[in-house]
Amino acid sequence: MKLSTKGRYGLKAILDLALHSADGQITLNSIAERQGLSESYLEQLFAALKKAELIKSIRGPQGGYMLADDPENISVGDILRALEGSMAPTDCVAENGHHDLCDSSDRCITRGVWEKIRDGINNVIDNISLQELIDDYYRNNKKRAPDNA
Amino acid sequence: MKLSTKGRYGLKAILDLALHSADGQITLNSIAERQGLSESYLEQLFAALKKAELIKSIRGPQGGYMLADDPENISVGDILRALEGSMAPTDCVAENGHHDLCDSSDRCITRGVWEKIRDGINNVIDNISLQELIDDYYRNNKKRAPDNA
DNA sequence: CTAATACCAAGTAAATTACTAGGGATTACC
DNA sequence: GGTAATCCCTAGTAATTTACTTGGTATTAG
Repeated sequence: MKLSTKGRYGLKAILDLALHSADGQITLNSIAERQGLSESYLEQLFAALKKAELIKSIRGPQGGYMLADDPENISVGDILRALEGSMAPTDCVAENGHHDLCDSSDRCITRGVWEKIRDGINNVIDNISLQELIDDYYRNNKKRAPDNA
Repeated sequence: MKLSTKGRYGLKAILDLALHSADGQITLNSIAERQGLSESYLEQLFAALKKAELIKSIRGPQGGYMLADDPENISVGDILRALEGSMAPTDCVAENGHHDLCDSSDRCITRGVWEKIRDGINNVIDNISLQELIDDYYRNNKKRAPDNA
């Protein structure tokens, strides 16, 4: 029941993007360097974020990524689901369609538990916006200038 | 972010135990057959449940397992944590000790999110008792007799 | 034209999962 | 006291998943 590096790295990376993209697009390479992550691995994560329309990109020299919307309109839930697929604890209660019959064709006896866990998780992550993480960041790093963060 | 078969099979199995052990101990073999699970794999899961003192066992012929306490005193959280280790979404916020420095020695910027997810999950699973699952079961299976469940 | 960037697909090593195998220990029953 | 049913324990292993890397192509500013 652990998050994969997709969710962990991806949230860190998009937060880094949010903290640095006020003045326009920023490159994957700069995010990778600041966060100590592999650039080519981040490419895959950003492809998923872009597919979910959470970020936009500009190609060519001076190109880069930026948020597709204001940070208060992007939730941690949007981000994690884009990266992890679904945050449901079992496939049989995943939001995305194909949860073929849970068990031997009859309703799974523990299904209600998985649904409650899924809803509990979604309730948490859908109520944290990227803006809140930005605010938290500045609250915890008062002494550093934004461009140095 | 998916539960492993330990958690899924284990919860099913202990619920099966709870539903059938009113009259004393029942064998792993009978649980495995009813639930369509491997008996030898269940052995490992029951070893974990026993270590967590959620179940008791009697050895020898006519032996078997039974709950260590009344089902209203056993929570789904107790069961899942016994089986999965911790339900925290990352090691760095797991309840069990050793979460060595989250990141490059300074506080991880996304840690607050993982803590909230962890607390959200625990809040759900610690507030569902095995008794509630038993009640749910009978509510959904009114037509079947308890001994046939 | 060149170089910097995003974009894409496929391959791969390591780790984890989900078991199985092969026993041993205990004890009711005859 | 022998037998067989049961719990108990350790280690092995095949399959799957993860966490990347590799080796490109496409786009575009300068």
